[in-house]
Amino acid sequence: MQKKKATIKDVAQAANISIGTVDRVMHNRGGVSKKTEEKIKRIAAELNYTPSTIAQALVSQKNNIKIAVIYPDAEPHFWSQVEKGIKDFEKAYCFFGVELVVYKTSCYAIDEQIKILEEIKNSDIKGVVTIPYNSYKIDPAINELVKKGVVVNTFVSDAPNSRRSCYTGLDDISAGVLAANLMGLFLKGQGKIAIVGVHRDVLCIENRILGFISAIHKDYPGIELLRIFNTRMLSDAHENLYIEEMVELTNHVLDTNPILNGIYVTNSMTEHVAKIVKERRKDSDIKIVGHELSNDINALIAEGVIDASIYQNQRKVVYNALKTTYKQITRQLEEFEQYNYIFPNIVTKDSVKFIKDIYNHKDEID
Amino acid sequence: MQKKKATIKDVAQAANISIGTVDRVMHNRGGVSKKTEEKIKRIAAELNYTPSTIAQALVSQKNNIKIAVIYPDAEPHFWSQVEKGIKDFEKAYCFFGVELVVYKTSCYAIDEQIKILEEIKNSDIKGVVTIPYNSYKIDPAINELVKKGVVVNTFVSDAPNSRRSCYTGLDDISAGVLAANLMGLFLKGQGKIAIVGVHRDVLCIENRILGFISAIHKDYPGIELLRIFNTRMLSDAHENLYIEEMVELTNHVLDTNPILNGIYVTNSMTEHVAKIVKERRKDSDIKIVGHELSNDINALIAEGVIDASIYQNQRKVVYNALKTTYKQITRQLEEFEQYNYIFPNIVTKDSVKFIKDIYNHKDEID
DNA sequence: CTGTTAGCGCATTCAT
DNA sequence: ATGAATGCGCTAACAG
Repeated sequence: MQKKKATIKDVAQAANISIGTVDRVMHNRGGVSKKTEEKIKRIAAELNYTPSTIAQALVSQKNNIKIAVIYPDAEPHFWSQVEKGIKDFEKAYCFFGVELVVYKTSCYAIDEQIKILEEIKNSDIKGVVTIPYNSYKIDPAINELVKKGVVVNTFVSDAPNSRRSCYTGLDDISAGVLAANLMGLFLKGQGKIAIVGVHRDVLCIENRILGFISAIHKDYPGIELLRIFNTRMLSDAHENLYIEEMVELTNHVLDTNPILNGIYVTNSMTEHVAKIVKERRKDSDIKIVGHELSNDINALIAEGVIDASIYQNQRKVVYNALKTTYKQITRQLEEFEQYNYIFPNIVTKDSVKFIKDIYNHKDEID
Repeated sequence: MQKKKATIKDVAQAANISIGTVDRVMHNRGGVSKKTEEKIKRIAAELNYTPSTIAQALVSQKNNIKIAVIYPDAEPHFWSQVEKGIKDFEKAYCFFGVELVVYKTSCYAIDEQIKILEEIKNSDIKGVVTIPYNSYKIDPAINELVKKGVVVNTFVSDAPNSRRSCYTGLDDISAGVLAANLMGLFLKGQGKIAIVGVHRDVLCIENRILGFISAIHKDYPGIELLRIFNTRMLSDAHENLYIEEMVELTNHVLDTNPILNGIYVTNSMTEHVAKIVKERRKDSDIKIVGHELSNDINALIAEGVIDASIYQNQRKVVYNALKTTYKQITRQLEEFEQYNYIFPNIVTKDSVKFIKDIYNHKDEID
């Protein structure tokens, strides 16, 4: 039974003055005599008084702090889940006067991203959350913002050499290692495999490949990595072109490798790779390990075409990134981690059913 | 750039009725004509109205609703994480006037549990969250409470034939299947295995065994299940006795089965089984699949002694169970799921490092 | 069935 | 320098 929390009224009563003056003292607004100030401070301390955050929030929901989110108009099922997370955050924090400014760029267009960051410099935006389209090219733009006092955080992929505060997302090198070990298990340590994926300009993709290769080489001598296949860098590709590239690439992989036992797909395009494998190699058993979930990926996992997917709940990732950003801006964090790694979920045939509609899978967000 | 959030007043104005009625509709309090109800719901949806949580919190500080949590003083690392979740919930919902009444019983003492449920009948407690120590013996006590208007929910294990509202936790049959498939992978489909675990009085254990056996029999003809070893039912065992039983049992298993390739441990006692295997069978490679995490389990996974653990974030489980209960009591839910299954995380050597200190692993709770 | 109103704890404006 | 009054959005109690 904890005693009820003291309110501003309690303090005022005990000090025998009005709540207005208490408020002035609590927020150092001045215009209070030295004597009463000390008295109030003493009594407030005695009563263990701290202003109610919810009441404060209720009053001050008009002053708004703006946070920008920048992400590409690319892999639709992936980014639509991010959108959900943005909505979640907006819903939870709109009462605290947070306003989000969302920028969607054409695919991974670096120039656009840099331009937006520069625009933000001349605005009243207090924080930025983004996925760097390139791990170093946007560093200067980030650093300038940071110098100006804007909190910049990365999510999904990082720009580790910039002066950003915090990265939220997978530890992609480890995710690659995990993928390799899954592949090793599925293949019982024997076979020929390929890596198929998008361009490696975004750091997370590069890191997954690094992790995967190193683990395969180190622990699976019986597995031969045939080649790494990447699509071209498509700065202003629209969705369809992007998918077409992937389809073409997969066909090429199958054409040129009659014997192939496993494919590691480095991002959410897994579904397009898997669909083609399913069609063209009906009878053979090519193990597929990929990333992320979507309604199609889930179905393919359930069917057994995709053997495992490493899933990071994007909804949670943005939400956490935004939350961290907000807290940094409002200085609610005394110290914060540079890396906020999210747990890499392994989703298999057995567990996929617990994520029925990926687009409405709120998971653990409150 | 979203326009300012709609308030209850906006909705009332647009619908041309009073805010009182809007409130009634929003919370399904009844006493509103079908026609106006529909109208208000439509307009609320149009305006994208959701009640301000902070305003709600501000109001409901005075009336406190009591929710009881009942759980056993058993597996300490498991239940201490549950405690964290209880604390989380208390912290998040104390502004809403929620008060938790925590009952800890000696181990899985059914009589005690029933007595507590009966006590609650004569109190002002509005909701109960508990793990049924037996899947049917406490049904009458639950049903009586429900009849009296108390919301009763289960977590971690269920009492499916009672009139409880909602179960939050793993789908344990599926978790058993998942464990079987992991075991199958690790053993490459070949070998002799045993199931080792606590008594099967709590339904979740029984279900895991069911799922495991059925999957092994169905999909792994090369794997032979030697036997299922269970500890005795220890109603009022204190921790040490409980562990001793498990240690003894594991030694017995190893003594009587010189050839053994895998062990499935049905609950969080995995660490005690694994420690003995590590000592006694230094050189042999017995694959171990278990449940839950703890600092010791994590270390054993990292070492490679335990190959995989199926983890349900207990902190999240209680939190969600309590949240559901609260919402039901306050009628914030029009309809709710009977089963609130949590995602079964597969934790392996590769991913265990992302849960550094299990006792402080808040994961995604806000 | 529906409308009206007090007040939750606080910040702010207006008086004094 | 200080007190009083208003209202943020909502719920609950009361009034019709």
